[in-house]
Amino acid sequence: MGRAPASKRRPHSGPNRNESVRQAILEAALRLLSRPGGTPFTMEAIAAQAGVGKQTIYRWWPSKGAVLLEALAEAAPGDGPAPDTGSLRGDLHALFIETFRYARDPSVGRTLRVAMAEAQHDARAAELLRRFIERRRSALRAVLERGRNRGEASRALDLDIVIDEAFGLLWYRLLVGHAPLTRIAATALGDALVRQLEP
Amino acid sequence: MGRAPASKRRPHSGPNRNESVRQAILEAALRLLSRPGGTPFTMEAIAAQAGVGKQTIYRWWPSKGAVLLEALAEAAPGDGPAPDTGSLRGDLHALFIETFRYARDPSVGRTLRVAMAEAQHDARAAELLRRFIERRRSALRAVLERGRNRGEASRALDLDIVIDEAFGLLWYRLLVGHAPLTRIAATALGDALVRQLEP
Amino acid sequence: MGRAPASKRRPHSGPNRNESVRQAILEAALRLLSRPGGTPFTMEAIAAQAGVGKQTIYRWWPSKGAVLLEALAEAAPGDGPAPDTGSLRGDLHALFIETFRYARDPSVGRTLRVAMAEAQHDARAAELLRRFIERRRSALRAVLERGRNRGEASRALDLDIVIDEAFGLLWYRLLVGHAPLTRIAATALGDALVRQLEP
Amino acid sequence: MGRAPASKRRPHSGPNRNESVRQAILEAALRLLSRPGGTPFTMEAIAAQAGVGKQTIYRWWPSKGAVLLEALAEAAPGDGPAPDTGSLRGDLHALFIETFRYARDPSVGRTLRVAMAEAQHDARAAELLRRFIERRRSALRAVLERGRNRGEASRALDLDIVIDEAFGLLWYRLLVGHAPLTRIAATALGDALVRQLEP
DNA sequence: AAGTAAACGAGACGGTACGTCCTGTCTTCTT
DNA sequence: AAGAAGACAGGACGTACCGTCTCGTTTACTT
Repeated sequence: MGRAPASKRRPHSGPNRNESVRQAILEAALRLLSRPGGTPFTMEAIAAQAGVGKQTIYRWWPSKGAVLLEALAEAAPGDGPAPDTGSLRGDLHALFIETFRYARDPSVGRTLRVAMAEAQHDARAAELLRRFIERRRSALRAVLERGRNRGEASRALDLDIVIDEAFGLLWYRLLVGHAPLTRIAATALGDALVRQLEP
Repeated sequence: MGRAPASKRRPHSGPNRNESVRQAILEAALRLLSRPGGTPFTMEAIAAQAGVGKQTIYRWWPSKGAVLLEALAEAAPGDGPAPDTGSLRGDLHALFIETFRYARDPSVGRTLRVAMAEAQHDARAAELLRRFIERRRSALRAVLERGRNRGEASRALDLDIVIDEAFGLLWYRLLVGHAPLTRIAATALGDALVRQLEP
Repeated sequence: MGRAPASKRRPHSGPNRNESVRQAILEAALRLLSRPGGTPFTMEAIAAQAGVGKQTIYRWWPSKGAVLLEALAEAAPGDGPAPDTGSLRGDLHALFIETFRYARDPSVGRTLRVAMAEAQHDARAAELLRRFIERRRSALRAVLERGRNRGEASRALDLDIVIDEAFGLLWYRLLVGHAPLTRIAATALGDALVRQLEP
Repeated sequence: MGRAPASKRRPHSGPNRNESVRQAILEAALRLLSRPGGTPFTMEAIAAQAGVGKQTIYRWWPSKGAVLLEALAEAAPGDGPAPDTGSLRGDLHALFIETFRYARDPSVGRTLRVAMAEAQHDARAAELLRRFIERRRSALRAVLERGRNRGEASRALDLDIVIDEAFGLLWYRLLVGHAPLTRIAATALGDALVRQLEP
């Protein structure tokens, strides 16, 4: 099942790390998780999918969780500047709508869920997940601080609580699956936070 | 490692399901996760820990995730009546302080995290997890509705968003580990929700 | 390649060792070595050939060399009574002709050579090989002692030297391949030993 | 373990084969086998031991068996003139005592046994082994022919059988390990052959 | 003196086999 | 019939080597 065609021979890079091999492995990891059925996410499957020996993966990553998190970090939408619509409410709406839309994609959703599951028994993956998550938190923190500077948010509040409420809701729905990550939910979350931040 | 001492022989129950065997299995599952080191949480380990044949587990549960979630549901603090301190703020503080305290326990924390991880690749466990989580949500929902009835909370708000913010924060911190579930965090969360709910 | 047909389902034997599985493994080992081409003699090949999990082999044998030697011991021509033709010369001729004929078979030859090679880096296989070889030596020793009793051989000679000359020649030709194990060689060897043993 | 000290830098030889590299590889092969413990005899170990790239070995030898047999041929005691003590018995005693003494050395013994094992699955090594062995056979053949010329041995006998008896015994004891290659065995073997060769 | 070319140390690479761990099923014997 | 026990087919794990491939360096031999 699913070995890449032997025709696609990658050029060797001698004793230096082969960047195209690295790419192939990261793409293979994501491709496995984008497949609908119960494709098992195993090292052997990644290696076969990438047309690579297992040792080549182990040479550069300590675990499949680490591979996945690196792939995720590389594939995630750029950490461009936080949206600036002129109002805190508008910024939050824009940020959450976009973020929910991204996480709603079944392939992305499965990837994020497997990444989180891996992090629960793999300390290296957990560390990478924390780093991945921090980038997202920074974007929201920037929006909140801008709102504060515009006088739209109280200075007295602990922003970390607010941030954790927002991303907490996102991951909670993603992992438990009891409620969807709709656009309506995104705006409702934005409204809730605005109310909670009012000076 | 650590088969239970052979001295603790359980009485046989003949052709009827043996309740003490059921208890032993559930306790074994929790005991494995309460051990600090990287004790592997496997069916074989549960069976050995409980002093039970594997088939006996498979006879009654479809997967180790299901065992774990049944154990969790049984061990979790009773779903007694939601606290009633007379004010919404007081009720939320009481509920969150207690809930965070529970989840802060390393053994409980590990159990919850493994349960969540299992649910990501085990549909049966996921269903049980959803049920387990719903009981917690109900308790919070009761508190919020009581506050609403007392006029302390706006009637216009979607309580599910509020509930997901609260438990989302809890699980998010539990799973990612970027911030602790302190008593201070619990009260800050309560305060934030009160502000957001004000009519 | 070459998994055995799934149709040949073996009956389970519960918690007791399954004799038909043992047979299948031994036969698979010999079958692999009877194939002409460079079929690799690996644990995985044996398991696949026998339609067996690798663990089942490791449960009962410490190494592939041990599997092979057990198969060899079981398949080797019975340790029936040594030939008794009435004369030392006749007995030796009969014994060597039969033994050379057996070892001349390409399939047997390859098996013996691989067994000897395995024994060089596997102490367990070496021990089994020694035991296998001892049975052969006993047969020849019996013939020689009978000759001695009949007065056809000197009582002063160390029979172990004689035995090692005979089986040494056999293995040496088998392993080095510089000369064949013909019937003529067998009788020449018998004649040589008779001359050497004369009282 | 055991990369050669970087201080021992070999001079480069430009585009010509570097003789000191060749020596280093052959010595490394023998050194690995002279180590008591279960040092693995692998290409990688030889390369590391010699402080050489693997490709350098593959450039000049087809297999590790070939390396080993070249090393063996080079290190073996010179094929000087066969001993000449004046009598067949004396010559055989001298030759066998010396040969057994050489093979009795644990390091040499292990080397010979590994060489034989390699030859069983490596046609190139087998060919080299046959050549190595032929040199030994020639020495014995010379002694036997001299004895024949002196009238100490019958002209009617097939010397190849005699030679195979002698070296067969040597290799058989070496490979199986059921009996040692003592000085007493060497003289007993000489005596046996003399008796067998008597005109 | 500059340019060419092969040997060499190094090590990444695709791949095979290793020996171990665990899964979920099956069967026997015990209670 | 439930349960303890454990053999079994199978699949993935993480490691060790295999033999091949480049890369950059070193030196002898051109031109």
